[in-house]
Amino acid sequence: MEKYFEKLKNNGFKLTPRRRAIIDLFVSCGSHLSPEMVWHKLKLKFKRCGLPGVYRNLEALLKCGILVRIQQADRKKHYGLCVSGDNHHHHITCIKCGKVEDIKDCAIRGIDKIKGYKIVSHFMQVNGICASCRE
Amino acid sequence: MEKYFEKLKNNGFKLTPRRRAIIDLFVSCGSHLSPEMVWHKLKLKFKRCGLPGVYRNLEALLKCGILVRIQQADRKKHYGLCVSGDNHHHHITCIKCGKVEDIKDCAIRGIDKIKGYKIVSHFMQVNGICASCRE
DNA sequence: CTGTAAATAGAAACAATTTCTATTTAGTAT
DNA sequence: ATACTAAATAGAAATTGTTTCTATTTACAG
Ligand SMILES: [Mn+2]
Ligand SMILES: [Mn+2]
Ligand SMILES: [Zn+2]
Ligand SMILES: [Zn+2]
Repeated sequence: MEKYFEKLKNNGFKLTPRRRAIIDLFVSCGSHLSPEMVWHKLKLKFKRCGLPGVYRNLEALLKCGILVRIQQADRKKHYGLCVSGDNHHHHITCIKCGKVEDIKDCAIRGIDKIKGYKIVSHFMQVNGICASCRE
Repeated sequence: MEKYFEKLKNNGFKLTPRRRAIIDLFVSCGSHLSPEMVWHKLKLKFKRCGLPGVYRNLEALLKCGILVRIQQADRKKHYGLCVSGDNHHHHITCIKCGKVEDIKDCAIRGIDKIKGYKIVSHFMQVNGICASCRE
């Protein structure tokens, strides 16, 4: 918890009740959430709470390295707590419970060319069913 | 060209001027396009031409296996001609000219579990600069 | 040719996200 | 403690990308 507050400060962001609550939320649910899901949860705690603020805060937490952006097949944004910090990696998501875990091995990493292309960026997302959701 | 018309017929779709023009467009430009880009091109040929129709046709061509959906980091849909047909593969896209090529080797293929997860789906997209765009 | 289901344009609805404006607040400087 | 200021906020409105709806037109089988 403290380390997240540190990250906010180090990046010039203020520690507000909203941000505290959003971090809490991700820590306690342990899965990835869309801005709308975060908003619904926050509204239980704060009766005045705007969706644009949620979007801004999720981006702020992303900039601090507290959250990562999970790329899903739908057109929504998804964010999750990232344990591995800045090290390049990808994510595997459970389609039942939404849990997000790191995949450390990256097939692309280390390769600088495919088919003569100079590789600039890539992303990968794996979806599956985690051990506990399979019983 | 003929093979594409075959594919339409085999899937119960009619061969219309719009569809002919869309296929032409992808064959001649050799890169991936968003619905809006396709629409702009079509409007040069047909003075009455709706964007919803473009969306419907791109989905129709996708169902026939003529086009594939390219997953980009933006919130737009992108489609491209797919040479490899139904075989599982991913794509590398040139960020300069938009050209799309197949990546046959898939890091996930053959692996059925990562971190105890039963893998259900995955996607991967690589962006780079192709040999001719680098001179 | 004729009939019918599919394809179409254009308007409107929709969903996710972003921008704008006025008000409030966190953290710093007194 | 108090005042100050830049950052954070709510709520409304705008934007963007996509889908749905309705009436009209068209491809193509019979
Ligand atoms: Mn991670
Ligand atoms: Mn392909
Ligand atoms: Zn990687
Ligand atoms: Zn693959």
